Amino acid sequence: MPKKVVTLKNIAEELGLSITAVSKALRGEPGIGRETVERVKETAKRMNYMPNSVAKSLRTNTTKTLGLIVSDSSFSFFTPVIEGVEKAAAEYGYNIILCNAYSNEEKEKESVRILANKRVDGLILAASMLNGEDHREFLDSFGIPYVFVIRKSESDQSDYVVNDNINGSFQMVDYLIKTGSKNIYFINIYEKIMSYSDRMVGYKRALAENGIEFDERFLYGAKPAVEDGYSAMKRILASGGDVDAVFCGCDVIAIGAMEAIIEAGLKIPEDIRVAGYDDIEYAAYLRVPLTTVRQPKYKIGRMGTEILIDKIQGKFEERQNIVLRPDLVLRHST
Amino acid sequence: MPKKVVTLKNIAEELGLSITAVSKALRGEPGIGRETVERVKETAKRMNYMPNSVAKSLRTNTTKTLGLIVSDSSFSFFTPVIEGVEKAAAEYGYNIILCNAYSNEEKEKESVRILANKRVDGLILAASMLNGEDHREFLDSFGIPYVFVIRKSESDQSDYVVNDNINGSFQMVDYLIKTGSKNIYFINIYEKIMSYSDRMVGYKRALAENGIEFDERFLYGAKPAVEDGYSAMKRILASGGDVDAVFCGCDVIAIGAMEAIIEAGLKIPEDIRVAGYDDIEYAAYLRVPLTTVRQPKYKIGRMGTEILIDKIQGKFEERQNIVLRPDLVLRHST
DNA sequence: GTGAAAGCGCTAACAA
DNA sequence: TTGTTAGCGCTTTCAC
Repeated sequence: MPKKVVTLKNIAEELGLSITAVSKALRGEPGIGRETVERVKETAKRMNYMPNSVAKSLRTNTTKTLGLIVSDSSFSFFTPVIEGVEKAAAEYGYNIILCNAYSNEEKEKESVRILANKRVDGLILAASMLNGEDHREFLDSFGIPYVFVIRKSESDQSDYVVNDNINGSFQMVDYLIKTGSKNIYFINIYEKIMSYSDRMVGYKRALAENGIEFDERFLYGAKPAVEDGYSAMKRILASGGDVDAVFCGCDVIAIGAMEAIIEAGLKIPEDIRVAGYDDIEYAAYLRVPLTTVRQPKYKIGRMGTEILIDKIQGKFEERQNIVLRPDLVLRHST
Repeated sequence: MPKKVVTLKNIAEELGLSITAVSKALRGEPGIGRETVERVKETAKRMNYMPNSVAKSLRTNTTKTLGLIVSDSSFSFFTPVIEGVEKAAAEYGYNIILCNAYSNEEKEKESVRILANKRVDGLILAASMLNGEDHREFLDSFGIPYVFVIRKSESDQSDYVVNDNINGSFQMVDYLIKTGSKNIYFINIYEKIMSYSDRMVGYKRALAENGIEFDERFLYGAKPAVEDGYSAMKRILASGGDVDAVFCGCDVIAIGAMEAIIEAGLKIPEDIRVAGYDDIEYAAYLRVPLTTVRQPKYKIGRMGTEILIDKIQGKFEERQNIVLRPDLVLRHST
């Protein structure tokens, strides 16, 4: 496809003007005659001129591009987050480069480096693994503003937008207790991430406030995958304990748990109530419509992006630590 | 964040070398002394040098960036496609800029323009609306190679990777008939897109080959949304016809259809069998595990990207029109 | 083995 | 109102 690409120079020559004049005319800068502007615009159109953003970026030192690093883009949970980011970015005239870090710290660091090399104007880290205090120096070393979404940094020294995991978890467990459950098992996500330990805090708090003693034997761990939820639930069932309800650290785990329960010939919610966290897209249409805690995923992506863009444009300097309240979504599984 | 960014020049000065020498050393070009290379690399590291891809792009006229335009990134169907594209791109050293076109032709065109301005090396159009013969000129006018995925262009003049919609549809309907259904309703996607009309072709062909007469009254239309599937199914039930099975143009429609059937107090598959198309992520865990036609979404994204990169790198010139065979996935809903 | 110079396409001071 | 000049950071001849 050997296309002759038109530049400002070509237009300038065609019109017997200077490159500067053409540039200014095209960008609507003041100081160029009305008529000239007309002629330039017309000629540009006729010649099928496409501004070269790369050259502009080099000159202005801004790319109008944001980097979005997602811990695992195959995880459908992120779809609305990405959507929110893309939408907000587009509205402000930015594009996003999407990178998948596969929940791998090294891969994520590499993505940051690549995006920094590409001179993105800012970075959105979705469920980042680089959330430790010790990652701050690494992230800051690029001199690029960044914001955490979904999963916050350990310190409040960085900007972030997340949902209130303690509160979400508390709401759910409190609801389960108030509606009659006592032996509430908890299959939490098995990772050393604050989001998940926070959910544990909420769980324990709800127990405490309702005068129910915490029992460590009710605790199980799983990775955020259907099979893992399935096998954890199998273990619970095999343990022979008297289980009223199972609160799952995420909807994906809940899906697996429901499978195991149904397979065992038990009924949801009559025999065992099941609850999740996240409210993924088809949570309402699962085996049994799932009661869950809704994270405002789209909004989190959106707000994070807006904050980042404000930062880039120097709108404000203060740290933005935003914690959105999640909603309880009651469906048939409880 | 006022960071002093290190350039080749800084390194050159630090070492008393020329910019050229440093550039060559860093890129491992021949013609620079072993020892010098060492020194340069070491200094670059020490000074925390980050190559400026923008400058490089301007000079070399390549950005190592691909544009991915998705007709609707909120539609979780695309998640695996995006994943496949991102993965393949990353493996070949490319990044992707993701744009959402909201199934809107004008928005999609605007995305193409923006991406062309950003000088992406190639374009991946996922379920594009610009697939008509009349869009060819527009797309070609940018001089950027592109490939269609999921939905092909009307002509074979463009590269594409899709699944065989006729065959997929045929397989499903043939299976439904062979396993006892006769009155097979079809809720197809209501859009003038070849993918969907192809599914109709498969439906009719299966009927014909099995000696069943085609009945127009069995045909319903819906948009790819749960509510639309739901209301279409309601209409079917209200029609009073004797329905053995419902083949849905996509899984999302099938979800809605299942809701309507269950709500009517009927059993799936005992009273009505339900089948979908796509095999979205949680199809196995829906109300009733869904029998469907699996499009190789990840693979389509991957192959499309590989073809595009080959094109960019001048590996081959021949048109690549790839039609992958979809698989029947039998689950409980039939 | 190394360096000087040109230039990718654009914007931004500063002149005219 | 328009043009001249410089330069963003890099790669690429071509000369030494």
